[in-house]
Amino acid sequence: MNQFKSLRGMVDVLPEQTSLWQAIEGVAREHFSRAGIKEIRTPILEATDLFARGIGEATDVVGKEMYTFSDRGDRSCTLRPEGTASVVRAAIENGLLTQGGQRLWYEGPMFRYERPQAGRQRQFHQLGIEFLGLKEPMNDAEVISIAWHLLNDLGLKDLELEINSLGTESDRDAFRTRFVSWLESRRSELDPDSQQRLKTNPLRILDSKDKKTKVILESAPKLSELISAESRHRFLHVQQSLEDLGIPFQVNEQLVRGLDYYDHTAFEITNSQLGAQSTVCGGGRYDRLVQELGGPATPAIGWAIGLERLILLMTQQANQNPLGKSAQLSKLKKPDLYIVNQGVDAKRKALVIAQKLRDAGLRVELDSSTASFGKQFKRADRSGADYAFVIGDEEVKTGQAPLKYLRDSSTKNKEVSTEKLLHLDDLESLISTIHKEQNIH
RNA sequence: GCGGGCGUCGCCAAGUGGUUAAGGCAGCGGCUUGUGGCGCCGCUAUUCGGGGGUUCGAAUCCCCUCGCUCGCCCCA
Repeated sequence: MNQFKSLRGMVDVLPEQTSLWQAIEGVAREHFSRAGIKEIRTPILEATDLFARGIGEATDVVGKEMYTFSDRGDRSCTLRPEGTASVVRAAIENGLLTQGGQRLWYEGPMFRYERPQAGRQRQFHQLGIEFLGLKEPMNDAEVISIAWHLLNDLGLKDLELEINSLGTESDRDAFRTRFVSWLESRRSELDPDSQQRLKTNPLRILDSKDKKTKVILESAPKLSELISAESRHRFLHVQQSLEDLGIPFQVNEQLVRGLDYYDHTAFEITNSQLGAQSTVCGGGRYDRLVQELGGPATPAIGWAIGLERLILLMTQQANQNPLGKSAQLSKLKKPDLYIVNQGVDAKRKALVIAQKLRDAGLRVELDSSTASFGKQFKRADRSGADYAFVIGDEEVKTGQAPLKYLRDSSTKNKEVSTEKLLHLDDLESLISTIHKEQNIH
């Protein structure tokens, strides 16, 4: 018996978790709508070249992590490894950029062929925003602020915001030359990975985790010292705005990020509880990407939140603090009413009543088993419903049925707790009774 | 791609060569033939991720394989 299993790194989100996903999405939508950010939905599959050009051939994402295959027309297609390139492509293709600044958000699955580990899957979900055609430092602060406040509103604790400025492309060219020649002379002291990067992507040596390399870097030339006055001024402006907003941050000169398209502001929001994959949100400014992808020169900035990591964190923090916001958002919605029913006529009636009550907006669970009343009450209790409505053949005969409150802790086992006899056909009074009692309890 | 740990019921688990593979949770049935939360009783793995080997005998030892997991790399 060979059971089917999901592919490696592809994870099912089960009903127990989906309510939390929905809650997060709801909070995020609200934040976006308040900030005038509109949703965009783009295809999951794109031409491979879009990512190769957009993200950069030398990056790990493009070099070894893409899900790429040929379709029946022999076109090279790739499941998107991130959202930005697709959004930019869609904006160019549909002429959005001729209509002034665009504030966009997206959410959906992304794919990277990597070895799964805590906080990392092959199919994962990102929620992100992209501001296109907005070049001011205040936009950088605004974009970061939206992420910060969203995460805080979700109840997350112990978040750290790190920012850095990568300057412009020419800033980095100037730096790279100095940096590489300085490191060349100490080549043998570097870890093998960094030695390799001297050729392929020297800037990434900056955030090497290797201890010895880190020590060497302390005395190496700093990017911050070599960027132009204009870039430096811009970065200070962003910092000033963050201070105005009361958002605590740390400047991390080591922060480089692995996607090629960033200029100026780069940032990450992290939490140490996540272990090795500590970044919940990452982003930055990308002023060259739109043009690189064939559009008009358009400055832009955005970020993405990894939803699985966010959920990991929220779940952890909800366990630590059951009264916190994260815990509240994680709670499953309970039914308002559970209909206990037995007998042929009663079941016919119960089905119809359940539907009518649902139409009226109540959350109703209907027992469809032939189990004993005792069994059904047990299920009613477990369902978390506050009320049980009891319909048997007797009730059908007399036209009256008891509505029973299940959450009265003062009544003991076997003792019949508060019941109210209600007319079966008078659903109005059933609904209003439930609403009324909900206010009392 | 590289390194460590682990794979026994839906979930958590005991078992480290010897007749029928503990237990707990959940599920189902009953005690209570129309009233739950507590309690009690019963049922639920011919089988220990899969394949091969060693052995009179393997969940337990060996080999291969698959998967999970943690870390490195990288990133959300």
